[in-house]
Amino acid sequence: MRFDKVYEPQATEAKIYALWEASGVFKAGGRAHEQEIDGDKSKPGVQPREVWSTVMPPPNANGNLHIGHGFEMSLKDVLARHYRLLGRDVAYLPGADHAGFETWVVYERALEEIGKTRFDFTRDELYQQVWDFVQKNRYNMEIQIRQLGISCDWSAMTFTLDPKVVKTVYETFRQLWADGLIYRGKKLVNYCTKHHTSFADIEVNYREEKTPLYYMKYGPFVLATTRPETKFGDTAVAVHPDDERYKKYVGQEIEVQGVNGPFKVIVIADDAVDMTFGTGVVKITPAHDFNDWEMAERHNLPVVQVVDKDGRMTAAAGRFEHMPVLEARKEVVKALKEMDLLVRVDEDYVNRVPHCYKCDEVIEPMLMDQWFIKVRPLAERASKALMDNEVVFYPAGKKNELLAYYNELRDWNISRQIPWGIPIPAFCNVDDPEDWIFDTRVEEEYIEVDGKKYKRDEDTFDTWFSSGQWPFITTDYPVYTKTPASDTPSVHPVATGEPRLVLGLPPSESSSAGDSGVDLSPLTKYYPNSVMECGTDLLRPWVAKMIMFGLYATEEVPFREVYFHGMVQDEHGKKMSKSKGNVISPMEVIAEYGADAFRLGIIANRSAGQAQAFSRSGVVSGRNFCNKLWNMARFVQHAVGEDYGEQWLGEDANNDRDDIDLQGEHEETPLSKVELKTPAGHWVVSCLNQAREDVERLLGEYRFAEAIEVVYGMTWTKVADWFIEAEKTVQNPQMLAYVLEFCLKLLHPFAPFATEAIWQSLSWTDDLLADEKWGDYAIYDIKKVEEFEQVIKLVEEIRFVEANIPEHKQKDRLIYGDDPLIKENAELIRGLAKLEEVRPLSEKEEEQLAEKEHIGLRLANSGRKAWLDISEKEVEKYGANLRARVEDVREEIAQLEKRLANEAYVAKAPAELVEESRAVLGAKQKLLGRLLRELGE
RNA sequence: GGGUCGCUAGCUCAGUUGGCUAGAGCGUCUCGUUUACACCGAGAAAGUCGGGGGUUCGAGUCCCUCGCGACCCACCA
Repeated sequence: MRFDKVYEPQATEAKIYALWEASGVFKAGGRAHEQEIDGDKSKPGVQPREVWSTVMPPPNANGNLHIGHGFEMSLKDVLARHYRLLGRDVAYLPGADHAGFETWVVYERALEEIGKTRFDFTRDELYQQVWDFVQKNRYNMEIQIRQLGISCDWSAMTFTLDPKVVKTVYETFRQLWADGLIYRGKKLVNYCTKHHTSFADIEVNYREEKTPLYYMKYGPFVLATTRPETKFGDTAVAVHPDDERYKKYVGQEIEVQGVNGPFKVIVIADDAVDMTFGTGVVKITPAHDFNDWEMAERHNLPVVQVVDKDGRMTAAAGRFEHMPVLEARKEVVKALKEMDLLVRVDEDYVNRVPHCYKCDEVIEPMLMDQWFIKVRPLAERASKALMDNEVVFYPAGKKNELLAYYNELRDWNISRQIPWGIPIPAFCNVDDPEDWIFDTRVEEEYIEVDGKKYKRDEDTFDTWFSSGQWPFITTDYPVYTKTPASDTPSVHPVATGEPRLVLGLPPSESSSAGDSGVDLSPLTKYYPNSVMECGTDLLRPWVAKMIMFGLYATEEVPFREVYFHGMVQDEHGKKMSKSKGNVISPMEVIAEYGADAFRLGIIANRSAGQAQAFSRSGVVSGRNFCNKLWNMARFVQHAVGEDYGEQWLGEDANNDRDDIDLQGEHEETPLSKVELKTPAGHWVVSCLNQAREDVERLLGEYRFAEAIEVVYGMTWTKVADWFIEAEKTVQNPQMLAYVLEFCLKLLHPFAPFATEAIWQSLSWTDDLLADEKWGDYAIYDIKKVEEFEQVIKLVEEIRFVEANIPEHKQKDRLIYGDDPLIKENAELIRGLAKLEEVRPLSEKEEEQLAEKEHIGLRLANSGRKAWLDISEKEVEKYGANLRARVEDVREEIAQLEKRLANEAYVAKAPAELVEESRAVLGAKQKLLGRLLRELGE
């Protein structure tokens, strides 16, 4: 690759990624790891490296990466590359999620377009079709992850329908069953009548809507309801036990006039009734309302279903049968009116209505047989782990949020009525609907066990049931080794009144865990993961489950730390959504500005857990930064010479740069040898060392944006603006090379493509930057560092003075008296300040000084014995600035004096601080003196 | 009804255990084509840290209170 004037990411990124991938540097443990596991394990002297690991939250395999994926993967990639540089054994394990329902929605829409529906195919046909569909999209998604520059181990890629996933998921299901934590229950579930599937509680969106509140005559009462059409399913009327108005009716059976004729219901008393709402009387429809269902359970009420799975009225609705719910509501209201049963209507009543999070259809509570997990024991264990700080949260407040969630978590419905997903490995006795067995032969529709015929459950698992087990599945970690499952079929009483469950076949193959003589997968050492990083939206659906399942399956938390990034909003701070059409595609941003620019732009200026608008200007700034770096490298390459590599590589230096030595040993680079000759050299090394330390500390605390600020300022302000400029007058090519390499390493985690592209364009080594490690810190001399800082201060003052004299164009001369610093750095100062000349005082000037005649402007601020040869007239023009400066300094002095005069401050503040205040005061007073002299006052 | 978070320069946001001159990017203004870079260089302007009160030698930072905004949770028929 050549150094063109402008860095063009589009031309290099794909090529760079191909180099990385072919080299094996992204493999868990890196290239060294391959040697470790392939080579002689007993080889002495090989210390196991400290492990760092994370898993990719499996992005949906049904489409394109969105900006949240891009952000999340970039953050993890920063960490992975950072820890590789530090010499850790790094595993970044990628995944793809079949995303059951999400994918299904996309596929069903595709079916719709060709005029088909799910009912035109068998379940197995559908499964195969979606499988092909997903494989195609998965490939697409994997390309996009590469375009982002993500350094994950592709050889460890896991898809959520891979055999190893299904195996472990079944193992968990069986174990839960054996432990009595799973049950099949007829319960009210959230049901979408468009998608024909049930949902977990968190998949339902509630929204405030105007739903008229109808007051109707109901036997001896008047009661209020928003759903008059469910009247046919009423099996009771409830009042509050303390409600004096209705006490006499409690326990009685009353007759109610209905639109289909009179019917009888019982009056019950229940605390759940709000006396102040409506008339304090509520009709109970157990099959279609969660509250009513609970009351019905408490009072043993009969249940009548009046809405079917298509959202239409059942036969129980009489002449309203087959009518869609909303139409039935209208018709029933009309009928009520005609029969003079409607008292009044509150049209403005606002109610919270549940909607399907995907299609926005109103969710219908539906009475169905489903598989549920008893979450209480799992949640309690997870809570305990949280309270024991086994998982550290960033931001810390998320811990309490999760604890609150665990505390109120209700049993989890894991059945989904869609064909795409992991089939639930359960079969039901065709002759006994309560006889369920566990069996993994899900490809069979019917099986025979003990002479009895069983039919498989057609439902699939909620996606989160499998992705909740992700960390130990991806690392092949042994599960249920410490609590072996009972392998004898047995009856598990689950809860009174619920169907009994019979545990079927013993586990066919036990998990690989702990079996003597079985080699554990090399990936097991990466569990628990070092960190889990994801968006705040995944706290409940995913993180909460991973912690519960992790503890349940492995007795360990699945990760030690969790970092939540905030949601990325659109450029106006609004939530991105397809329906709003404000979705920003990361791939488009990358195509325009490059992946590094995207990464820098999206990570900069953000803190943990805080939702924030996407900033295009941030990306532009990232792009500009990459270009700056590129041009710094161009300069360095030019300064050190094209043949510089030969000095390091010897005769191999002329290798074709495209022919990377993928197997080679590490070669020496400029970083291996360094000689700090100039003050600027010492100074820059002190800055670089500091930056490297800061970045390590900041990334350790997941303060990504601050780390970027450090490397950004380091590279641009310190290296480019000062060090490189200084090098232009006093050259030390070796030092330039050293500094560039240091910057590249410092920046590589954040801008991997640009740094690698530069590394490959330089002729110093055949190795990959992605495979480099940090070496030792270079030693610098603090005196030299201070010397250069003095030079900076002087140069800044000269620039300030010149910029603040109006119409000042000419190049000035700097004249110095007895000032060794200037004497020794004369050429450097001349270059940095763009001066005509830097020279000592002439004899004549010394005499003039003695006579207090004008020889120029004394540089008072930096405190040097030096003058700029500026005429009196111009000094006069500058005077206003000088006087303003005097005022500032006077103010500062006054403040310091006041503080030091405060006895309490002197007595109570730390001695260091007080000392410092005194020192600053002294310096300011000296400065004031100089400024006043300069003004001739 | 509960809970969380936010309010810092024109804009978008940083600012860990309280420490004295509150930072960045973008934008604005003034200069400038000096052999890496105009996706650039030099310089500058710009903040009573939402209001009020308290604790403290010292508060953007801790406490109370008020205001505005966002989000989450919850069974209001």
